[in-house]
Amino acid sequence: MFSLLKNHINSRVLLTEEEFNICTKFFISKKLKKHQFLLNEGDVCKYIGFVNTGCLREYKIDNKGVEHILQFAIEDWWVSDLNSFLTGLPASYNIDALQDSDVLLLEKSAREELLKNCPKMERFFRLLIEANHVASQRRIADSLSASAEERYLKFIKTYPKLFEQVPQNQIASYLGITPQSLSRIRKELTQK
Amino acid sequence: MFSLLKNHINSRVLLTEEEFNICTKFFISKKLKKHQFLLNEGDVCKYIGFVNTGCLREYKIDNKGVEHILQFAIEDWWVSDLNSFLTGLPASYNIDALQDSDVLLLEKSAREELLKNCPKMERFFRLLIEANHVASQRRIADSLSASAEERYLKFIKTYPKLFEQVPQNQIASYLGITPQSLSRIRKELTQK
DNA sequence: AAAAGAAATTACCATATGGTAATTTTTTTT
DNA sequence: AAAAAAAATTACCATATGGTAATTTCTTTT
Repeated sequence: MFSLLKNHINSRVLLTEEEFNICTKFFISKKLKKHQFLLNEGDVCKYIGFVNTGCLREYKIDNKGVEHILQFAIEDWWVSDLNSFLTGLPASYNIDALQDSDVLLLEKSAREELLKNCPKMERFFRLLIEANHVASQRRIADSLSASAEERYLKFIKTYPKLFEQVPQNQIASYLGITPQSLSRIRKELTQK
Repeated sequence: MFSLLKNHINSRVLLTEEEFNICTKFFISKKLKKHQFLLNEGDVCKYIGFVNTGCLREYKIDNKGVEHILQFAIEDWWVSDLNSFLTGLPASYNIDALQDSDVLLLEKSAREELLKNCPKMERFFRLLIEANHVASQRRIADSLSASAEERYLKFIKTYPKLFEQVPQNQIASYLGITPQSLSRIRKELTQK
């Protein structure tokens, strides 16, 4: 149940067996069915979640009813509306499961306790948000400079597992194009 | 010289007079002439900079030679290639001055000393990166869902000072459109 | 103040992507 | 296995934005 998380943390911060065991106490395990929500826009995000199996997505719905995906989270990734989680403000995004999924949830107060009991994890969470920041910068840069086709090819290269695991219409939403456009782009690529 | 920084920090973290004075010791003041570089892509980003006066920008140049602006920093804002600064890896972006500017620079080792001498600042820097993360998420969401015209109007609303201070072609670059397109959009807006 | 350089505007056509709708294929539910 | 639902594809036209180039306005340098 915690073996994936153990490797995940240990590849970033060195914890003793005992320290890691303390950390695990603060997580709650939860199974999500496909389409089940972990967070609704407007609610406060109570957890950050570590994905053990399956796949979730964080997205918003615009005023025309169209979904826009900010992030996928497959196994070995974290998911939350970090702003809402940290500030207690209502969430700007929804989070739901694209497939049946197992997640480990860390509540805000549990996280604070965890950090008290295992201060090394401060560093871990700093590294996490830094990695997130880097990825966001790159995605912004790509949205400014790359065509839909280029963004699609970069996506495949950067996230090969997501590419395999996630339906095309979801990838299109992540890339900021319609499923029809992505289908056309794919066709053009095969013809090259 | 430090009064702006003082208000900036105190609005986020409460420091005593003495604590703040300790912090100031770690900053280096630097004047930049318009067009002067603070960072070149490929170099390691040695500083994070707090802008006292003027305006800088963080940007990359794509393979066609076009500039794409990731961030502006006017007075009371921070600027750096955070990834490069934190990891020591070569920077992905350039930083230069759009106007003559005064900045306070904090070197990596100075920052570490500062944090040792004034641990309250840990919280400050965490809040800083969190705010950054929120802004990035919002910008990504906008790039997915909003038209160029909508992004322009949001920009004006969100950053009225930048709108006054920064040339249009730079704003266009930030929005991911050509200066000509922005000019056309502005014309259409006046006609509405 | 004059000259040079940079920024903004305008126009015309090109191209990428969107909207709508119909069809086919794949997946899920019964 | 059949039926229903969802996803992917295709096509046709519409629209937003880009590319190029010329002109005007504004800013900086001499």
